[in-house]
Amino acid sequence: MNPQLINVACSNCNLRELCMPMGLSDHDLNRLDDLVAVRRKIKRGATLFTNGEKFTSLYAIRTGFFKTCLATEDGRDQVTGFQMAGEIIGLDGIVNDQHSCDAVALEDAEVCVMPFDRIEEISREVTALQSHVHKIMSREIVREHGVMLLLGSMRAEERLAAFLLNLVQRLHARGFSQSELVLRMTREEIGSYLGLKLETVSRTFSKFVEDGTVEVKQRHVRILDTDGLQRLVNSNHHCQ
Amino acid sequence: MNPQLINVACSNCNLRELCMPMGLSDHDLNRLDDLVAVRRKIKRGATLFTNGEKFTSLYAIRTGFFKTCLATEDGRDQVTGFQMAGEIIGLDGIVNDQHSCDAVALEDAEVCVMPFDRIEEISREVTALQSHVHKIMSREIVREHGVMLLLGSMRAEERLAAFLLNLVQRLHARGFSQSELVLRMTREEIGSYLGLKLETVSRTFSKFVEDGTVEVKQRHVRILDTDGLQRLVNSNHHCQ
DNA sequence: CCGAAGTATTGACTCAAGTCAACTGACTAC
DNA sequence: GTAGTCAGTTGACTTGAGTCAATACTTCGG
Repeated sequence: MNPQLINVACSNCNLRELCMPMGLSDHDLNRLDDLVAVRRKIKRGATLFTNGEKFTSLYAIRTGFFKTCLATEDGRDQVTGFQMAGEIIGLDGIVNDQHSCDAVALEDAEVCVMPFDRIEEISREVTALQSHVHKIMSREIVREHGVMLLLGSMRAEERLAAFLLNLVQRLHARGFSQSELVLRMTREEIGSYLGLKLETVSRTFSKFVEDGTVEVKQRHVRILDTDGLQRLVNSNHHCQ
Repeated sequence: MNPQLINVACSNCNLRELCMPMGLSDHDLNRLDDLVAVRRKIKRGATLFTNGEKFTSLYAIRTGFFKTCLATEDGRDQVTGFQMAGEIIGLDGIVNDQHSCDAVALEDAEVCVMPFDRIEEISREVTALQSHVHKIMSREIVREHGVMLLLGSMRAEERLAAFLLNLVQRLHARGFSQSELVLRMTREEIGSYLGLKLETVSRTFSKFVEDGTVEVKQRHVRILDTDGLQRLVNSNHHCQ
């Protein structure tokens, strides 16, 4: 067997616990190996897909880091999410058969291309895949609820604290440190995601450093007081 | 045939153009009639489901009006959406087999209860249903992207304008007026959804009335200048 | 090594929205 | 009817985040 193909198979992928085929039997897992048509490499700064582009596939991130963002004609620009290895990207395109946001690689990346008609076909036969696809979409809906809560009711410090905790938690699930992380995005991109200006993000980082909650050296962040951040998120300063 | 049953069937439902069976052939439509287990009536102020409750079913709204909201222990409360006839509610529950928000009826309502295992079962056989379920979930994801844009980058007037336009547009698709609507929710609930305080919502309504853009009499709203509202949404006052 | 472009920090000032409070108008129950 | 509650409006004042601007640090190419 071609070693390239061994590598492409979901059944051999080291992300299989996080990614698409979670919890499948060996038999179903083999069936799933037809899912990934090809791999695709995306250079830092390049787009995986853009708003308006025809939707054909979902993408499983193998390596790298993406942002998805919504740009309107009048110059508004909202980052709607940051995605890392093992996460699925492109769900926005299903409803209208065209993507409704841009997916930009924030570092060199590689994705598994999963043609959506093939996903639908296989998930008619493999109920575990069907269920998994539904869960992935539902998870994205719930995640966005959380972002709405953040944007609708949190103060700048609370937003940034929630953001950092969410990032380390996801990185930790991938085997990285619970307390140290390297930000792949600019202050402006963080701000866009959190509904803040880049200056406010910068100031809030400085505030955290002053308080001894985190250490920040450019994009390297070390969390010194996880509980402190957590308390900030849960505290609800306005105590309504 | 029992007249009650005729009524319950999707194939006879007057919302079938908007709801679950949208775009299905007659043959598939009959298959779909097994989808709805029962109907359920919910009194104004009562919940259809609550955060933490076991997830079993999706609900198609037949009549009435709902809000979904996220409440945290620390007293934050975020309305994540308003739903009307023909819309599907409960998607948040799929990922963890339990609901992650509350669905509250804002007026007496009736829903079709669709057990999710039955949805999955039928959508394995009826590809049009499978596709439709995927589209419904994707649509919700895209809707939430829009809310994130609103919460992350719009000013109070822009938010309220976008909100009103979205409401009339959805009501119009259901045969109601393009310019007149009755709000089913309080100023506070609007504010929660839009990330504003109720006083700001009230003031912004007053501003619109002053400008001659809308007429407001309590919860009755008549839009006098749709284009004006649209321009407000698209203008992006800060012109970055 | 240097200059340029992009990114980040910090300060001074502004302003949109929040807060607090008073008051009014609707609706409900008795 | 009318007392009581809830919802909505409006005013005066405060404040957190935005804006504008100066400066510093990083990275990259020539």
